[in-house]
Amino acid sequence: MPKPKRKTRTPPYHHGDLAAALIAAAEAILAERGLDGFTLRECARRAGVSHAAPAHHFGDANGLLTAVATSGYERLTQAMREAAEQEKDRGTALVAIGVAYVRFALTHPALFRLMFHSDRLDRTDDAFRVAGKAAFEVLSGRLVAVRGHETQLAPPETGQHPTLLRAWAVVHGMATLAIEGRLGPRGKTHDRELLDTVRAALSMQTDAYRRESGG
Amino acid sequence: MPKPKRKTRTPPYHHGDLAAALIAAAEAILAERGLDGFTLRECARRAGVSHAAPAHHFGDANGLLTAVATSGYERLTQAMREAAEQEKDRGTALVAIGVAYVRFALTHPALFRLMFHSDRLDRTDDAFRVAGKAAFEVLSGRLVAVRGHETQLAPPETGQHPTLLRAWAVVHGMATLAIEGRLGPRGKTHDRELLDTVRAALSMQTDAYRRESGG
DNA sequence: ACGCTATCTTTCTATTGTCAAGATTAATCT
DNA sequence: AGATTAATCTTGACAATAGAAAGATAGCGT
Repeated sequence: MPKPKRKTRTPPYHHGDLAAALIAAAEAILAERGLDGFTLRECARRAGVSHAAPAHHFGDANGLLTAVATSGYERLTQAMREAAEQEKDRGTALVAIGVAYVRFALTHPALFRLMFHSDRLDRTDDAFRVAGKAAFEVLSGRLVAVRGHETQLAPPETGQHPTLLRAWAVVHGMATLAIEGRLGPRGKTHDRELLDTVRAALSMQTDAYRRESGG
Repeated sequence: MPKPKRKTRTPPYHHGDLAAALIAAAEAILAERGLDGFTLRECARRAGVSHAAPAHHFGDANGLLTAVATSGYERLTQAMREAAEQEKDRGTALVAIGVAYVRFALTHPALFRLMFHSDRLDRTDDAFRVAGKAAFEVLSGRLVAVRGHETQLAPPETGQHPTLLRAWAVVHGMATLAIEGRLGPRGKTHDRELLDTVRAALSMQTDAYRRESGG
């Protein structure tokens, strides 16, 4: 019979959606072996492709990692938005955002480390910058909502807004200290306690904001 | 003439204090090229020694990095202690410790990242654990002093003391966000503003502690 | 049908971390 | 002091990695 058109188990020369497959493989490696355990070749192997293939999509290894981080920021943004939307009150929304932030870090520690603590990211990459900015604006936007005064238009830069920075720092600090094992060995009950502490700290801050803005 | 005893410029087979030289070289590399730019061979090259020499002192590359991190923790501890001793009041001492913590991070960003955000450290290493614990105890000890009640004996574990964790998280969060460039491009005035924010945030916390413990 | 271009492979080079075995010096023990 | 032992350092090798170069293959528009 002539060569069958379908059912041919020979892997096609063209992958189809290699870029997505590589990002998925990279994330799997991050979860399994951590950030330092990532190698480009291993990534290509998992995608069933030669070691030089990724270069055509991402340039070099750091390019792929930047794409992974971008994807991470997008999901972090989504998680924070969803958490905020389930809260009616504006203050509790900010708290929920912080909890979602920490929960994301606890769930994807290696990815979180890549996103925030790696110097292998190409910060000039457009998609990366957009994604990072979007995540930040979920925070800053909600803070403006809590304070409820001035500058609805111009979203605040962090440097000029110590109030926002304070809230972000608490959340980010707890997240990183936890995933680096500085707060003792990880565990389900331990994680739950941490989230409670985040809630408490942010509630305190929210109250302080209200006092400040005279609410 | 017979072979001169001194003045021989041929490098001696034995280095003298290779361990210290390697740690110094490693720190220089960290400062110049960042954490991901570190290589063991480059380190050996700078110390004027063959590429396999470090193994005899530190086992492998991670062993050397662990030693570097240990040295970093010792200096961080010292910096925090000195900052605290220059303050009379207990509350301002805690603030000064936080400022010293952030200042250390801003001065040695790559080293700080190694100490807190790298998975290349051997956490079973005794010297490392001792140094890390000492740094933490500068914080926890001062917090107990501020609150001024119970458990002078048993220094608190972080998990059980949300108050301590909150203070640490703010400081650590600001430090990491700053050195990762999340707060905009670094600069002298920018750093100064950040330290002011740290001061303000910690003062707020300190006041809150006093209210809690009914001062 | 033809060429064009994106996609992927193969091959090559330089670098790295680690191991094994040998060379050299310092320390220790009589 | 002299010999033995231990510590220190070198040389050489190996597997793995990132990246560049050049060729193969397949989809796609004209």
